[in-house]
Amino acid sequence: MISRPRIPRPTAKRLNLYLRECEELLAVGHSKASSQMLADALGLTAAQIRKDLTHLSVLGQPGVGYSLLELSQTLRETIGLTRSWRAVIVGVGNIGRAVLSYAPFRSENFAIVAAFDTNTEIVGKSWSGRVVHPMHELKSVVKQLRAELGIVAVPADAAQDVVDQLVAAGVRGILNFAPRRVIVPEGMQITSVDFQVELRRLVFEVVLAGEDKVEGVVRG
Amino acid sequence: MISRPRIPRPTAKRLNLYLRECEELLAVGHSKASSQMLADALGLTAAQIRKDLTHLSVLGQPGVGYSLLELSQTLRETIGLTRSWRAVIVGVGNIGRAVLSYAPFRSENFAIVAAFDTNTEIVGKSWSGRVVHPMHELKSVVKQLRAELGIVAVPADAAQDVVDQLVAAGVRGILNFAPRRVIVPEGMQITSVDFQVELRRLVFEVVLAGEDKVEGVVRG
DNA sequence: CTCTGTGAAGAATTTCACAGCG
DNA sequence: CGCTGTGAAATTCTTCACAGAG
Repeated sequence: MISRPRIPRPTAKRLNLYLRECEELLAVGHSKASSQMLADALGLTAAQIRKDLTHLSVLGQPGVGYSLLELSQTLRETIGLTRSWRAVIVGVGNIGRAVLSYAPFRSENFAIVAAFDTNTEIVGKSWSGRVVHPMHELKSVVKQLRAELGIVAVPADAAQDVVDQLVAAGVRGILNFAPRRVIVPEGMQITSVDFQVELRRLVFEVVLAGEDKVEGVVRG
Repeated sequence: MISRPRIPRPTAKRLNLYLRECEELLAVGHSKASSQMLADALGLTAAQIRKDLTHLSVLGQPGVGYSLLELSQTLRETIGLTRSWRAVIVGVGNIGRAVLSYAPFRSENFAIVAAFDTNTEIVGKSWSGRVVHPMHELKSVVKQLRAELGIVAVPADAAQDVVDQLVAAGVRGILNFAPRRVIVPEGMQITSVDFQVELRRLVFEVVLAGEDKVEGVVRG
């Protein structure tokens, strides 16, 4: 087995953006794209795109650019999207429902195979075709359906407890929507999407952009 | 007149995590925290925390640590959270509704002052206390309510058009939930939250972790 | 003691710039 | 030509390691 040279973290994060862009360009009928074209679309530099792509096994055609079909295919393989992934979701509140009915997931190799909640008014009902299980069934259902990913869409207070249960149930990665930092054991992957943090980041960007225009302002 | 030295981008992103952690620690009764304590909680190094905090005007107490009250206050000022921000949201579908009823926003200085949608079945009704306006009122309402932020929660196809309209209406920053790259003019701030990209990133992390059994810990 | 603040060192990442290919 | 692939340079970011404060 040939071990791929380590992909730098920043590159790994960008690969997904490249894939999204490739798929978009393919959808509108393009078949090739130069590094400059991708760079313009994504707000990066052409050199960076080329450097990033050297970590993959795609080669561009000098004078022409990259084959979008080949590039997107390689990206999907690299990222791990050529196999299917099963996820369970915990929390069927507002965010949980939005995720359950999120259209882009349906066309992917992602299947949300079960939903869980503590609310007895929700348990037993079905949302977007999935029956909501009570929490005590989490472990057995995860095992039985061989789910590998967990999606956490519960209030902040419950997040760590739910994460612990998912870890105990044997998932390999967690997508966390709860606005709280959670701790996972070594080897467990977690990606957090915190609306509040993102909104605050945006505000900070706006503030910083405002300072740049007004030179020499005192702060703090 | 002292101008604050530029805050490195990675530091700027982390400040929000520091703030979240400070508020959490305050909520559970702590009043001080050492850089090591924060580092452990956030999966970073103590040196990095201290270095980051030198960009602020807080001083830690040698032998003790940082005052959480002072630190959180300074962070809030730096980020721009000591003033209030008005936002409008476009798109009252699943994600839009989740955002409209997102509890953590309510306790903040964020006010979503108006909602917009193209769906005539939704327009005129109210969601979480906000009447849904038709799109053609966007500009006038943004102006009238002096909204500075726009939240985009529409399908991918409509994203760029909506962003253009928000820019034309005069917002200063945009939080984009649509799973598509959008282009904004120089000076306009945009932060994107793409569930699909995040899920794919998680999958990639799981795949990479499977290849080399090193990695993991805390994020988010 | 413990813990901060910080220059200096080290590592990682980005950009440059150009040879070489179609 | 136009565009890739890539060493080398430049830059940015992180970690080290230790003086100094309480």
